Amino acid sequence: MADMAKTGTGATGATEETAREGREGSRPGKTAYHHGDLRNALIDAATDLAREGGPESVVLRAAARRVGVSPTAAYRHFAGQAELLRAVKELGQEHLARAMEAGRSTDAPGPEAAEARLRALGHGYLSFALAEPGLYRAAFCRDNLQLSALDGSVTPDGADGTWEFRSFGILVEALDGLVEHGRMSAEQRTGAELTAWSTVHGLAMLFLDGPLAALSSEEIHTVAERAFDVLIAGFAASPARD
Amino acid sequence: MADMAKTGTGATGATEETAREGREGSRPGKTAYHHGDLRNALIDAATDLAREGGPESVVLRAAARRVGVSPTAAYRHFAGQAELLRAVKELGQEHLARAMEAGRSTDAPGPEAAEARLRALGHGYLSFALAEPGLYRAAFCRDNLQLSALDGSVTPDGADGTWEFRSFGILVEALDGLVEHGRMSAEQRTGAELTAWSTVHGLAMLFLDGPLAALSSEEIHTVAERAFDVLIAGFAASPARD
DNA sequence: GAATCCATGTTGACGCCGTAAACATCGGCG
DNA sequence: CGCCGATGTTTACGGCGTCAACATGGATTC
Repeated sequence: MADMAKTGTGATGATEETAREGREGSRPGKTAYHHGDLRNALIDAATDLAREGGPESVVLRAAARRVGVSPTAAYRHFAGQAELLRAVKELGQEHLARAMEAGRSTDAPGPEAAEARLRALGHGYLSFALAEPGLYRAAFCRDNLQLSALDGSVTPDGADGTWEFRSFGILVEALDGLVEHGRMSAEQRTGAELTAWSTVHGLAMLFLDGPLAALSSEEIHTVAERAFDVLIAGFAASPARD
Repeated sequence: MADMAKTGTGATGATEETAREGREGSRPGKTAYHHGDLRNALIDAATDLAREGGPESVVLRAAARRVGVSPTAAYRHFAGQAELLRAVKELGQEHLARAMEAGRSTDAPGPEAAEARLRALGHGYLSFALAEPGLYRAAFCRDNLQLSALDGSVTPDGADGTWEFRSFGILVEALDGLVEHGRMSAEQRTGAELTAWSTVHGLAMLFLDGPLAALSSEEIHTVAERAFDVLIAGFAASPARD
């Protein structure tokens, strides 16, 4: 019953300053059509919803309410709720990628630095997952978007084998760096991004819903450090003996 | 619109023979109250829903419909949809545990066997995730059950630090086996279950929603084998040098 | 054996959700 | 200047979770 009590009064929100890059210019002077930039306003509102309650809280009507617009107005900009959620998902992925990049010191030569970069990526990843659990979950929620609803401009996930998510590419670079600096053999390199990715993703899940929920942020990073140790030691080891 | 077209006519289903252990006896001769064993019938129906469409398809009304009972009848046995979903989740966890146990040859001495057991666990885990994606996802979905709704009999997840899930315990045993047989140092053992768990969990996620969705079952197990190589090599390596 | 009672199940209602169809409005373009 | 299409609103429908009030029938009690 007392599940979601409509948040009440103020339907005028949408002043969230969520630092989104302004695609589709529309200078502030122009009021454009009716709202100006409803699509992005809805995405922002929906993103906040995700931040507050994860992907299942990304409710089309609620987003419209926050923007102060009728529910069906959203249909002029999205095919439906699934597409709105997908937009949130992509935004979340972008935030994640930035969090990962934030931690690593881009340059610095030598194998030690290459290894440190990989670790920094992992910590950045986990920091984001812990700081923005709702958005993180949204970033990895299954998207129910029908293929028919995808216009040509959208890449339907791993259709070409790669991932649309930039974070994955960042990881790939770091692993290539390990190989360059002799910290990993070429044989071990195959599929290594999957192993590495799985580790941080799995850790994040265990922290968010699993048995580690009670751990403090520091403890979590300590545990993660241990996992990275295993991972990097495993990468450095000679290929399997069978 | 064409989302779920009610499955139509037959509301008499519930003949699913899903091999659940019969808690609460009630011999077949007794017709018991009205239905006989509505609670378990609902769980079975809900579990089938999960199998077909994942946790978000576990819809209370749909489960009731399948059992041929009015929607609100469920409230005599569950506090609400969240509790029904939780029951499905636990059942899914049990299936997962069984799938893990199925693969490993319980006995067989020696370090090689211990390592093989760990690998078998991983493959069993992934096999289940691939064979029953919906149920697997349900088994790990976030449960929104309010703490107030938990009666004393239910263990509220990692409240005591351990997990309610048997599968986790199975993994712990296997890792202890590695240590016994000298395949892993005691230092490395700390937190190893998290690393191992994360790996398979992360892999499963990548296979289910991620960039690996297109891979065949065989390819997946090959990739997993590689990940296990890294993991086991990492476990065997001496502790981190910093 | 009959009266009672509580566990079990039903009916009806409410507000929320996603979504479609029909209608309204306003800016830009001929 | 008048049209038109892009944008937003109103209305409506069915599904969902859930509550309150009611019905029923097996078990319990005298």
